[in-house]
Amino acid sequence: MSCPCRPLCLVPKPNCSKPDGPLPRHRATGPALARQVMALPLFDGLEHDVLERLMADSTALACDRRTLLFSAGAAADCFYIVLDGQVKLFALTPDGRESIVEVFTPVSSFGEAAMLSMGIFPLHAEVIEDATLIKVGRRAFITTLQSDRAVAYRMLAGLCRWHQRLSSEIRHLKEQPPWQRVAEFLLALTDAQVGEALVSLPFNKEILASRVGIRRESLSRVLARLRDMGVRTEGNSVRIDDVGSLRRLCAETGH
Amino acid sequence: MSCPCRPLCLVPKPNCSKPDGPLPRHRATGPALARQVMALPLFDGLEHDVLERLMADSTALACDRRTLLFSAGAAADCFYIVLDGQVKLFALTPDGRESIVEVFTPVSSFGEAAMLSMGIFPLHAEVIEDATLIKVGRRAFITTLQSDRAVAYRMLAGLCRWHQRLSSEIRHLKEQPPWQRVAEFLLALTDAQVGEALVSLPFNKEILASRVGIRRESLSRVLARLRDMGVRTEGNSVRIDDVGSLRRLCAETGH
DNA sequence: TTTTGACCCTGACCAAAGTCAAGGGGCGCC
DNA sequence: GGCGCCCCTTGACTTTGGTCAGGGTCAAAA
Repeated sequence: MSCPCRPLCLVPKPNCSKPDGPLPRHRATGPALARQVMALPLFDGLEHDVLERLMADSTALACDRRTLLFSAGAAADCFYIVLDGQVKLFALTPDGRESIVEVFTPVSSFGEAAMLSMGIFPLHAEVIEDATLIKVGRRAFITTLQSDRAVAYRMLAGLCRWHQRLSSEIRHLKEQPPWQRVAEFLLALTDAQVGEALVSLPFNKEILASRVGIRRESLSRVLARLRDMGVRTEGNSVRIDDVGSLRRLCAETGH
Repeated sequence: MSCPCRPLCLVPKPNCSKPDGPLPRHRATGPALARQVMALPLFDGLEHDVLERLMADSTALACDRRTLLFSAGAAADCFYIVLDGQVKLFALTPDGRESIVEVFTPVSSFGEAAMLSMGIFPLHAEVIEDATLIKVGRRAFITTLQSDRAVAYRMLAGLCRWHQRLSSEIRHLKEQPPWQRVAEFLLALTDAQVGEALVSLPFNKEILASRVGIRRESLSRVLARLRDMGVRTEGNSVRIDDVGSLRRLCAETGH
């Protein structure tokens, strides 16, 4: 199983434990930068040095609110990584109002598709909350892709893996009740297939709740119910009495 | 807006209307094959002739239930596209039982990641319902990627677009009530930004319900409630009285 | 013609999640 | 210590979606 908190916990290692603490206002420097960027879908599974070459002509930006990053129609010679703050992508409707297509929060990227295919941004992008961004230049990115053929394959492979992760998350959201999603989240934190397991939550309950798509009050109740199934929660450490039987419960379709 | 029924309706054109009818038992031939394959994430946005080159040494397979496609550890010199039937990916637990990691249904693909990166399948694959598959050979695929550099970029771009689609669907599932998801689905069927719009559902209500993650009874109720908001459904044709105001209702966060 | 089955709607009921409000425990700080 | 703050839990209540059962419409088959 892969690390279940991947999109949020910023730690690229599969044996993820806890994040470094509450999200700081990031300064794009050194290893912290690398770890966050390596956690992006686009870079899933790439080595650190490959990453450095890909991002050779990239720059870190500190942007204030209301900064316009690009307009629709502009040449897409870069894409962006959001380390902190928020950026909105929007279109202008015929009658002049703007319709927000997407809002990007840390840590995510946008504009890759435009840069890689059309070469033109189809939407406008504006910073809506003071942001720290990485602007990834096209040149080094592309030349690296060309120079080392395996990089492109591995990047494709990484995106395919992510695609499956997301698809399966969608299925779970649609056909599993919340308590099963919570249970599976916990199970994904351990390698054990049978017997007892001790895991620690990679972040606080508020975030865990939003991760599985419920409110934190509901999460409390779910954890209370799971206690009857041998899942003892205490602070952010959890003991699962019998991993095997819990897995079996989750595998059952429907209710 | 992109065609909202993309994963299911098999019609690659953005101005999607209806599928060709209930899913037939597919025979992998001619244009039908092409359209289905072009609807896959991996091939999103590629032209037909590029596709043909990529799949030059591919073969269509008709597999019976229980056919083992590959075992964990085998060389991954191909990947598979499921046109019909079902295939399970599973691992064997230390104690000999099998744990199903994923089940693939039409139309989807699996094994790309293994083929493109490691070259080894990490799991076992077995047909669990008589299936029509395309086995996409590695050689032609890779040589095409190499010969035409733009293809690789466009494939990467396509996967990035899909990634965003899936991410946004996940967000919707987690933070939007069902009626908003239904409304947004309907809105995505029209290009209109304001005024009246007439759209036709690309498939029956059963599938539409599962598409937005609710039961068909709930969908009926949702559509009944939407009637008060100026959404008149009749058969599979829908009239939206005021697209603008409906969009505004959906844009409101929460409640 | 009747029958059958696919598809859809509706009502009654129930279980579950959201909401609102209150409160407990841990912890740092004055 | 006393205070406030954060995180979490609990209870009461509301809302909503799932479930089950009934029934309507339509078209193709008998």
